[in-house]
Parts: sequence; C-alpha cells; structure tokens
Amino acid sequence: MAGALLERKTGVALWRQIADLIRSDIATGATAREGRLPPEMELARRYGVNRHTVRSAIAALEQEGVLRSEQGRGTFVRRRARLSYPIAKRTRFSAGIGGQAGSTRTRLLKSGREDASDTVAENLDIRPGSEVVRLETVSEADGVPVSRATSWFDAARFPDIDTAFGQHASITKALAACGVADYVRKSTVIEARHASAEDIELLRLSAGAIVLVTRASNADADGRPIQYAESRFAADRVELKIEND
Amino acid sequence: MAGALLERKTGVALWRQIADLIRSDIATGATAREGRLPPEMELARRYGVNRHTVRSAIAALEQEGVLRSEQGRGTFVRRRARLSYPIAKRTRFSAGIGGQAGSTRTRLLKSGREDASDTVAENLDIRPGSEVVRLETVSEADGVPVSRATSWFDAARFPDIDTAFGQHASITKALAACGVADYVRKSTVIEARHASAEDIELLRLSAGAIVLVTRASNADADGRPIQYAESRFAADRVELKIEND
DNA sequence: CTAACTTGTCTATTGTTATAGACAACTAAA
DNA sequence: TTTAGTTGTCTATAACAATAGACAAGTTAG
Repeated sequence: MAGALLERKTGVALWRQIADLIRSDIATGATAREGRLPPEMELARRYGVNRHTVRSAIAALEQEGVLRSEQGRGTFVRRRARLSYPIAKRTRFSAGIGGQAGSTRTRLLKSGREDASDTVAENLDIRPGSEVVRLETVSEADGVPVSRATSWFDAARFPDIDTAFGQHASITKALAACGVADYVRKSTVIEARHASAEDIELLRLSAGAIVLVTRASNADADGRPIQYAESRFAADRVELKIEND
Repeated sequence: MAGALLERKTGVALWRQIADLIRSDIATGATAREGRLPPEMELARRYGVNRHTVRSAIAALEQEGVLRSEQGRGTFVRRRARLSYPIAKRTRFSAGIGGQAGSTRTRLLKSGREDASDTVAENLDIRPGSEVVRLETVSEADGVPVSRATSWFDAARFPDIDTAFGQHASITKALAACGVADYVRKSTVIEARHASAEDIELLRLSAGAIVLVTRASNADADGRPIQYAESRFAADRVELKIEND
C-alpha cells in the first residue's frame, strides 16, 4: 500500500496504532489470516519503531485473543476473519450470521419499562412520553460477542415482549408469540464511533476499538412500526452488508 | 448516559478521548450544536481530569476547526452537525448530500489503468487480470471533504470514462456520456476503521479519527455490473442512511 | 469601576510511552 | 550437537502525557 506509516504525538500511542494495523491486516487478509506473523525485528523495521514497541502491540493483541506468541517459534494468528452481517428488508441476526458461524445466540441482559424519548417515539410512531418496553441484548457467534442492542417496543401493543423474549431468546420468535408473524426493516442509519466503556465490557473489546452503530426500525406487514433498535457491532469482528433488492 | 468515563493506560491519551467525546457530543446534539461549551473547570470535573488535560483536548479540536476559544468569554462550537448520506438503489453523491449542504463537488485526484485484482474482477464480472480504469476522487460538501473513493470500470466497455469524468466532474454524468443512462446499486458492504495516513491527508482528519469504508457495486438496467467502488467517509462528518424500499 | 468568571501562561512533579542495547531461553534445521 | 533465528527479560534514558497550583489577561454584569 501507499506509505501508510504511523502518526506521532497525536494522542494515540504507537503500539496501539500498530496493534490496530495488524488486527486490520489480519481481518482484510493483507497479512496471513492464519499462520505466522513476521518476526518482531522485521515488523519493527517495517513500522520504523523499536522492537519493544512492536512487542507492546503484540502483547495487546495477545490479550485480545487475536495472536499467540511462542518463545523460539514465532507469533501466530488465532482468530478467524470478520463476519458479514446482512442488512436487508428481512434482517434477523441468527439467519444472517448463521451460515458463517457454528452457533449463534442472543442473551437478554436487562429489560424494563420507561417513557419514550423523542427519538424512540418518532420511530415507533407514538406520542413522546408513552410507555415503552426496553430490551438490552447481546448477540454472540461461536461464543464471541458480535453486537449489543437496545430495542424499544410500544408497551400498549407488546406488553409481554420481555417475557416472550425470555422464553424464546429471539426477537423474531418473541414477536411471533405476540402476534407479529412477519416484519420488515424500514430504515437503517449507520455511524462509527470509538467503543464506550460499556461496549468494551459487554463486547469484550480492547480500549480504542471501533464500533459500528446502527439505528433501525422494523414495521409489520401493514407498515406500522413495531420495533426501534440501536445496535453496536464490534467493527473488528463484523462488517455490514447491504443488499439492495 | 451511563457512566461512560475515560479509560486509562490504553494507548489512547486522555486528551484525545475527551476530544473525541466532545466532537461526538456536538455531532449527535448531546451538547449544544452551536453556542458555548461549558467552562474548562466544569469539563475537567465532568471527565474527572485536570483542567490542562481538557485544554489539550480543546486545543486539538480548535486545530481541527470544530471549536473556537476566546479569552475571557468561553469556548464556542464552530462546525455544523453530521451529514446523512443515503444508500439506496439509486445512490448518487450530489443528489444525496445536496439538500443538506450549500454546494457539493467531486474532484478527480488521479486516474489510470491497471490489471483487475480478484476482488475487482469478481465485482465487475470480468476475468482477473483484465484491464480496468481506476478513478480516485474526493467529494466535498461546502468545501469540506466528506469522502474519498476509488472506482473501477471495465476498460473494454468504458475506455473513456476518465476523460468523461474530467469533463463532467460527476460519475453519473460521465457514465451517461458513455452510454449508461441509468444504473442501480447492487450491494454495499460497510466497515469501520481508523483513518490511514492517506485518509487523514485527503479528508483533512485528525489522527485517530474513524472512517466508514463502503465497498459497493453498481449495475446497469440489464443487471450487468458497470462500476465497483471503495469509498471512505469521515465518520465524524457523515452517517450512512439505508432506505429499504 | 468592581467583582465574578473565563481563557492563557508559567513552573514543577509524576507516570506512561518509546528508544537503545544486551543477553537469556527456546526452537528448528543443518 | 551446533548454529541461526526467534521470543522473553532486564537496565537505562529521553520524550510525551497528566497532575497540581498559581497568577495574568480578558469579558461581562452589576
């Protein structure tokens, strides 16, 4: 690639920039997705830094579970490539990621009721301050957290969505149990941010990691909004794929 | 929001984390989008750091053009909120951003011919190694760079796309001049990364900034692929909005 | 004009990051 | 067994990041 070197005195430590580069190179396939990393001395030359700085980067990625170092042998890639999360009219987590991972599941972290904020009310097409049910979930593929989401439902229409989710561990099935046989994605807004402390904890990220944030609303067959959700995806584990058909 | 405080000894300096938080709060409207920031002492209390650390963050955002400090008066927000870039069947830069900015334009940085990589060949539905035309462009809204893109076209079908772009300064018009009256987006893949050195230069970002990367292919009315493009959006200036209809 | 409040500048100290060099410990191949 | 190549550990030093306190310089309201 074109001279993509490191930036100094920018508030981001060199070892972290290098760790991010290595992680990204593994994910995109620029570096061997499996097998061995170049020796520390060669990486130091390549990035124009001291060997100890490279070692700090490698240590961070070891902590993260991306690399594994063996004395005398070398440093090896551990984790597989990025998952691809499809966003289309019929967007469902397990169906979308299913083919790419051995197992998927969505856990309920917390549920409760609250008054709808302006944003939530607008997306659910109800009056601000109306009661809504909020679900906080984390989705995993092969035991690795991939995304976390906060979903809101109109409490007047789906008073039991939380217990239904508790039984089925799936938004799609919980909605089915509440009488919504089918639903479609109305719109999705995507941004990218640095991970918050909560993201880091729940998605098991390293500090400085990036999350893809989506804000989406789903509607039933009649076009009535039924769910509004804000999701946060670990950007080093997943990419979003939009099918325009 | 819930205790989203700062992370220490993570390779990302506190002043940079604070700068990113303030920038993001301005963009999302959590802090006044215009008007005055709270005094440095209050921000220091809020983030649990020394006033000098807050000052470093503010200095970085001043350098970036987001804030403006005036001795004795306070610190003020300069730049407007995030643009929303719609991704749909008919995705075009100027039409999409047009309503939100005073002026938009796309500049050609470089063009040339090369042999198609596997990725490019697959997306253009040609044989790997076939000749393709590559265009490197930067798009601006109100003079601020919003995205940069690399586009590939089948050289056999669009031998003059580079000169056509030079005349019209628009992909849509250049394609029209080459006989493609209409085209639609086939698919879009989105990821997020830290900005590369090139991103920082071309999009005028600060180090540690985030870019949204999209890889998209467009096809003509017959469904034949005509363009494959990799774009990089400044994540603090733009969000991507997907319309599923 | 005065008082309260704000940003700007200076000094000093401590902890983190980066560099440099040396050598130990381990692995694999000659 | 030897040798070359690799990761692991240690010491030392310099640059940057963060804290602490004090005061100057500017603005605004009373």
